[in-house]
Amino acid sequence: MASLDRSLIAGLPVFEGIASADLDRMIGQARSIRIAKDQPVFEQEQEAHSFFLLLDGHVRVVKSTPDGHEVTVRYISPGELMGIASALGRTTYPANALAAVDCVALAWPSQLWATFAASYPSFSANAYKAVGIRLQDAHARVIEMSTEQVEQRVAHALLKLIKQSGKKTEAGIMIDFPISRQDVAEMTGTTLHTVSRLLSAWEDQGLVKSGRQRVVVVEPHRLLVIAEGRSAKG
Amino acid sequence: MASLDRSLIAGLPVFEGIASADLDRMIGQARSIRIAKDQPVFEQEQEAHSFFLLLDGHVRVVKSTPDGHEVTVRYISPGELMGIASALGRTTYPANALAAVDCVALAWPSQLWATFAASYPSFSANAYKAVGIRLQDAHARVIEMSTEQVEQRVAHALLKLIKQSGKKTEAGIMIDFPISRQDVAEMTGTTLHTVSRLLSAWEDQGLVKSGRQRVVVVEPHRLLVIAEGRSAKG
DNA sequence: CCCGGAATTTGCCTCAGCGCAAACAAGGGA
DNA sequence: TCCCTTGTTTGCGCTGAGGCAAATTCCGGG
Repeated sequence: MASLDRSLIAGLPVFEGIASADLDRMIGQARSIRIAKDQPVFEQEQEAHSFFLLLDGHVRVVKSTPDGHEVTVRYISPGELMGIASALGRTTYPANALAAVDCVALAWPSQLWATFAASYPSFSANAYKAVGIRLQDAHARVIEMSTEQVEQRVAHALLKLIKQSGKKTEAGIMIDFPISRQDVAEMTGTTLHTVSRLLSAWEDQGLVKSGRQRVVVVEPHRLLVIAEGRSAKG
Repeated sequence: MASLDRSLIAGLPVFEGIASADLDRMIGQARSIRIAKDQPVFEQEQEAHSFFLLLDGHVRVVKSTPDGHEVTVRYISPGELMGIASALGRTTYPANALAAVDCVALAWPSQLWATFAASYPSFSANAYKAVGIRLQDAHARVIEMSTEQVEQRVAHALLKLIKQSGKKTEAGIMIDFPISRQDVAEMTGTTLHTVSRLLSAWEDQGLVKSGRQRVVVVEPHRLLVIAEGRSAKG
């Protein structure tokens, strides 16, 4: 591993509380990989040979249903673990992971998970805390899907995206990777048509600016009003 | 603790791999409680003072939204842990838990969670495996909500319920606790009206038999056909 | 600079399922 | 036993949002 990466990695939440020497040992057992845009990091139902730490880029995690629907589970940002099937007691990956842009990651063989968990309790604790957060996110999403209308869900999705991967520009906050109407639809359980209609309407009202695989939120606050269901048409 | 309970408890998945002496130590630190029907076991946003192991009965876990909607997260059956906020890195309970019938449970003070996790690695591993399963369940539910129609979701919900808490009777498999149309609606993100209409229709077709707070599935197989979206009406 | 495929926009139609409201059981307690 | 509360059924109208299809725009490659 290049020492360049070393300093970046040490500060990550996943490694909080881990001794420097231990961290070096862990990193020493990783292999650095790059994944080209649109290429899979791992695939649903495949044997979970490795788990990963995303260093750079953005990864989209998608579940496919037998009848051909695709549901985006979440986007992974730099610093997050992914493919930790072992932590969930699985031997295969539960979803597809696709690089939304060119990515760099560290990969460890899955059998090291148990070793790490046993040798570095902080790591294990941090990882399980992350799983706990994902569980809460998933529940929040179930609640959204159960109680909110499409307009609110799409607004929430955009807010989550800019919070997680927003980049300030002169026009507003831009989602930092290519994202299509279809992608947003798969995050919110609707269709690209409906997303397109919503974005068009919002663009007319000056809430967002969007284009081909690109969304810029101009007025996050007004979008939040819609997300909370407090919009005019309430 | 009565030794009656002891033998029942020892066989539970949560305690798999734990030495008998350790188990006794753990049980020794628990306090046995009973919760009357419709009484809370714990409440959303409350300080998480304890975590629990349900010994007998059924508990409904519900999240309330600010705007007054209620979403049932899951039902807990005997042998399952509940209120394990600590495992998710929380200090308050994320939801309300209500006894669906009179219940018996063991309760441990939350601060013992860390102790148990440190002293009994198997317990910790089992507990986190359970969290992993819940995460997968939650994802499955998001996918259901995103891709299936109400009819399919309700069918799935009934199948899950009889699988988890079904009791064979001469008429079919009965859900082993009182459950209203409203409850089913809160599990599936619909309204009691729609659930009522569906159950009526299914009753006409001989698929189920239902009454006040009671559902008996007569033909699980045909219900599965509906759940999978392979029913006549496509 | 031009072309072809992919992404997006929109119009139009349809319908699943919700909201409202009223009538109707079915237990449990006095 | 009767009453009253709580749960259930059902009719009717409405609409959010999906399906289909066609037009349009955009970008990358040759």
